[in-house]
Amino acid sequence: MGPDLALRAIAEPHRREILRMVRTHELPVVEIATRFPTLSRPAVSQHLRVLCDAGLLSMRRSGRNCFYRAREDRIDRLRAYLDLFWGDRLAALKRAAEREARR
Amino acid sequence: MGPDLALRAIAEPHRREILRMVRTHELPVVEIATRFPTLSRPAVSQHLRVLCDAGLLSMRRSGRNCFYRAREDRIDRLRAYLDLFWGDRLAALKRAAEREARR
DNA sequence: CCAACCGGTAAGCGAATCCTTACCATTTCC
DNA sequence: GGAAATGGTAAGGATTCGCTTACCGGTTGG
Repeated sequence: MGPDLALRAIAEPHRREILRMVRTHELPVVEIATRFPTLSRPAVSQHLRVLCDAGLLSMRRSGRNCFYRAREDRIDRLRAYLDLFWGDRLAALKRAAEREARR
Repeated sequence: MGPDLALRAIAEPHRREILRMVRTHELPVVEIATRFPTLSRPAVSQHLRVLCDAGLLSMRRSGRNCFYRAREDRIDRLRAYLDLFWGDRLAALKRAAEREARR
C-alpha cells in the first residue's frame, strides 16, 4: 500500500532533484537529462520510471517528446501521510523556535 | 550531506514503526524486538543502527539494557528540510481542501 | 524515403539492502 | 563463580538499486 514507494523514491537525491525540476512546469526528458551531465540518459529514464510508479509524476506524450510533471495531488497526499506520521506540527514548530531562541 | 541518511532510514517500514514506538518514551531493545515477532533480534539491532547513524535515535545504556529514543530535534530538522523541499505548505492545504470539497 | 532525434527497454555489473545464523562481551542474580 | 539475560558484531545469502552500454521503435523534417 501507500507511501512506501513514494518514500523510497524521494530517498534518492537525483530523484528529488528531478521532482524539484518538474514541480512548477512540465519538462521533456531531454531537458531533464541535460541537467544531469554526469548521468546517462537511460539512468534518467529509470529514475523517471521509479517516480511514475510511485505516483509522483505524470507523463504527457506530444510528438516525439515526453513531458513529465509532478503530480501535486500525490505530493500532497504524501505530505499528509508524513504529517500524520510525525505528529503534532505546532509542537514541532514550538520546539524549533525554542532551539532557535537558545542561540 | 544532510537529509539523505534520514530519508533512506524512514523509507523502510520496520524503521518507521520503530521510530513511532520510541517517539513518546524510550524503550529497551528487548521490548522493541518482541513487538516484531517476524524479525530476528539482530535484524532489529541493525535497524536501530541505521536510525542512529541517521541521527534519528539516541541511546542510553543502563545496566544490561540499551534504551533507545527518538531525537526530536533531528526529526524537526528533517521536517524542516522536507517543508522547504515541498514548498508552500498553505498552498498544499488549500489544494487538499479543494479536492475534499469536490466530493 | 531516410537520416536525425527522442525516449523506452534489455542485459549485465558492482554495490548496497535486509535478513539470517552463529558467536561474543557485558551485566545481573543465585 | 556460573547460568541467564541483554545486545552488539561477523559472515553469508538473496534481492534490490543505480548505473552502464547496446539496441529498438516511433516521430519528424530534409
